[in-house]
Amino acid sequence: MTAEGAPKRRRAGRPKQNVLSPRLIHETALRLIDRHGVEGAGMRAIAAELGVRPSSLYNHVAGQSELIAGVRDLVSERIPTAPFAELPWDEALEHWALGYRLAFASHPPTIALLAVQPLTPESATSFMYDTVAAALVRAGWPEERALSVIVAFECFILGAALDLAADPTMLDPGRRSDVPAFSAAYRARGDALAASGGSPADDAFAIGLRAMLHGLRAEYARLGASAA
Amino acid sequence: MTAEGAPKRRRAGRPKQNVLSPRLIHETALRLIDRHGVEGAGMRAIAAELGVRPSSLYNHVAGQSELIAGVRDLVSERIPTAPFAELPWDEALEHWALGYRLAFASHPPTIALLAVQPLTPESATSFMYDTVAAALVRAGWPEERALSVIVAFECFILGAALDLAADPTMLDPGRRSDVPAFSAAYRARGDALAASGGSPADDAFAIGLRAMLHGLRAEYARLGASAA
DNA sequence: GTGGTAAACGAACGGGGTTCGTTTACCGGC
DNA sequence: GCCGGTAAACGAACCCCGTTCGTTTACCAC
Repeated sequence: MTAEGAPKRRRAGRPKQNVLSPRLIHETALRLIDRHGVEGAGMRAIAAELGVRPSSLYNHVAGQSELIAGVRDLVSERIPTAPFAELPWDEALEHWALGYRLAFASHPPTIALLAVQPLTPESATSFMYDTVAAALVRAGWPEERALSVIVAFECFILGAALDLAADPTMLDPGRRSDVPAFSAAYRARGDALAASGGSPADDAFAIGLRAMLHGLRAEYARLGASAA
Repeated sequence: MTAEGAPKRRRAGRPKQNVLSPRLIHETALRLIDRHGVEGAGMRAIAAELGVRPSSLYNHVAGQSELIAGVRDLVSERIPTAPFAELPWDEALEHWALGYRLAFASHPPTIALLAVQPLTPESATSFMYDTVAAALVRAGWPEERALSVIVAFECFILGAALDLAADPTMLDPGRRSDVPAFSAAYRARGDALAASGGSPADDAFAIGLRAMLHGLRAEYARLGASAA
């Protein structure tokens, strides 16, 4: 399956051609996460996938938490920020939210990693923030509020990404009769989505995103009014 | 420090007075999480805190994931839903958001647990959903949209709770000069918050909550208009 | 009394991340 | 052209974790 034609074990000592690199390790980790979930992507599993001993990884990566940070960067890099250069702030924010969520939706298990582990300041995330902050200030948002707007918006996106990674049947009340309103709402939603072909997570995300943007636009308008 | 006056080891065999109970184990776990974080609240640590062998825990708890579910329930129970019986839907939603976030803010590390682990259908969460869904439908929201509104709203709250648990200095760009807009916004926010005495997480939460509620009210108004 | 159930102990098992010493290849300077 | 330092692989451990299993002892119902 993997690109190893030779299952023969490598001798000790430095090989003529380097086998590993940080990039390769991060990509392998991401592939294993996609294939087998977070539990199937430990140090030992990554080493096995690369045909290498676990200890060899430590020549290229400081430890597991740094490795996770690298994987997260790999995913974050695919969040497009181009819209901020071309579109009005609110439309750009909408595109950003869609891209942000999609990037993690493609690798659901990574979301849990992102949620738990703190950001490394060196990561690509800082540049993303810079782009978004610049666009907001340029559009007229007060400099001291830009970050809070970004963080608030990101809270929703991150929560939505977590929701996306969760089991869709997680909430299923089944046949219990002690939560009637909940059961009825669950069934009604199921019927409506079956007719329209949408997924529960997408539906919630659409509603929340629209509400959030509407609310921010109102806040923006209020700013303009008080400044005038 | 703990309530054990006798550090003497217990003999094998059933003790005259039962030492453990599921409830006691859950509460001890929560206390250790608060004190030492998630890493300091493993099975062995809980057992040590209770003056007991790790294997004894398994007479009362099926395993670690069930234990985590119990701890989460312990926290969730403290989210008040009373406002839904007395207030208009939007004000109740606001109170709910505040209580929801506060419950986890009191035990920051548990948020990561909640985010990762799926819900058990038996938990108190189902009842919470039932209350909220009933209130929304009673207020006039279409039954098939109530759940999506709840989930969308919860996405934001959960994201905000995660933000609250994160290191406040996580985003600090320090002295780097390659992200000027971000740095400027970071400093401006810091100055503004220093003057008002607020925290970054609270500020973002307030902005996001207001936006979310404003957007949902607009959506609600649109419903009424199209129905009329 | 006697047998069953339940709650504690104690010793292991398997698997995880990580470290450390060893072996070997490359590279730059005398 | 040797020679030493650096770097990348191996291999064997170490420690910590959750968990299981058998044993010991107490209580309770018949």
